[in-house]
Amino acid sequence: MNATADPLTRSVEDYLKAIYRLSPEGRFASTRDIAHLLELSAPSVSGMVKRLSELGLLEHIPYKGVQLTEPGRLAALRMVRRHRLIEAYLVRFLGYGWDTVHPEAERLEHAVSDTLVERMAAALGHPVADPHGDPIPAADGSLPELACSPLADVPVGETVEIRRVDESEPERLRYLAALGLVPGVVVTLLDRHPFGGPVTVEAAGDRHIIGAELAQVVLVGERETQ
Amino acid sequence: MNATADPLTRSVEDYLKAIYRLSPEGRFASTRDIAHLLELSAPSVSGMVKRLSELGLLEHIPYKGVQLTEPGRLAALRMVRRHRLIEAYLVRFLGYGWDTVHPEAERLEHAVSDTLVERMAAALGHPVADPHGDPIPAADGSLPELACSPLADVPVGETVEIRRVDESEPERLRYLAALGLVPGVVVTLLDRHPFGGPVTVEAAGDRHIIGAELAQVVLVGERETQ
DNA sequence: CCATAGCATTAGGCCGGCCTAAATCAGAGA
DNA sequence: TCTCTGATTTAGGCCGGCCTAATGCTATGG
Repeated sequence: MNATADPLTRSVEDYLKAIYRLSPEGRFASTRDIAHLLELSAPSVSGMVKRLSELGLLEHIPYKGVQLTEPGRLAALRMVRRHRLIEAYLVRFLGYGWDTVHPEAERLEHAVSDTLVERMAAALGHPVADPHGDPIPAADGSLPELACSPLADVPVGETVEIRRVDESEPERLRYLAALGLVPGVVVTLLDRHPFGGPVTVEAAGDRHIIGAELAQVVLVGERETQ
Repeated sequence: MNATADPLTRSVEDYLKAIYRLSPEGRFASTRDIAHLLELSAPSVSGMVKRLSELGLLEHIPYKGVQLTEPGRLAALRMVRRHRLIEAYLVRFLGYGWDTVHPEAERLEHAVSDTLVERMAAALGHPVADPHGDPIPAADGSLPELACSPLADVPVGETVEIRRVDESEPERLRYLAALGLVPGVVVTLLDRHPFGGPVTVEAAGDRHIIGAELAQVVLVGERETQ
């Protein structure tokens, strides 16, 4: 139970980020899932969890799981902010592609100062989303919510804007980029095949057939870019 | 004696950089000086030196000192390149001052990829010196030599160009910047007081009196900017 | 030529962060 | 209710990287 913060280690930062991802909205993250996400053994996670709960960064209910405390959540959001701003900066100013930027940001997020992060944010014009459309938490930890739903669920005939794309598969990102299906692009849903079949969309004059799985991870929202 | 390279740790990178600084031209760096520079205890250095010599990165003559091998020297120069390019980038594109940029670069140099470093270099137009005028080693480890001598030694009446300024004292950097005495600026030596006294210079129409100590760490060269 | 000062090294310990092996728990199904 | 399986935790160990205390070397100057 440590009220104030000595600087967190790289490892601790990674744990917090992982737990943040794995425990949305007051749910618990399991040791196993954390271990899997960080590619560590379960006992390593058990050990670190003990230390983090002593630091007051999370709450651990043995054999049940783990949940971030408010300080832990803020620390995690701080890392998410860094990561996404760094990604946005590298793509915009240093020629990175949205499919290759992740690992670089993963290392830099532990090394940059708050000052540098904020300068990058300023250089970018304080964006609210990274190149994949993932929302960037504000410096105070508030998270811009953007309403979106899977392309797979859009009714036939409707025109929507791509908002966000799952970033976990570089290969998939390359494919989507080749099709021009990136956040900000407006698409019209022309057709849907039954029983979880593919959808046909039109974007910038081109037609594309998108498999059901892919259409699940492309998130869209009301077209409202003015 | 490890022929090829697993990635070096942050600590190892810092040791190599320190030893590089402390052992110019085939001279030996002492345990004590390394410890002092890195703010570590002497036994810690002894221990690390043993490991680094087993890795083939340096040669250790007990009770005499330490010298980088060729692989060690290249690794050190790689870090120096990174550091100076990062400094140049942060000053040019992210609003850092030459007096504040050092600590940021000190952390980033361990985190950036070769790719990112080279992209920064390209964005800068492949500079040969950092904001303090320190030469940037090429990617192959070759170091651009730039001939320069202390402002203190310039004959009265001569006009020279500022090439390089010792970067170790932020306060001094701020003072020099306030006077406009930064690399690239052309100055004329108007007067020198005897017995190691101050010199008077003119730069951009202003006259400044520069103490002897300061005039030692401001390095100048032939004016040849065309 | 020897004493001593000062630097260097060895000895031994601590902490963060990881591991494997062994023990323990909880929940599902018989 | 009991058993078994899979997840979790505890036990114990290793390595990198640091420390202090104790020991050892070397070179200088008396």
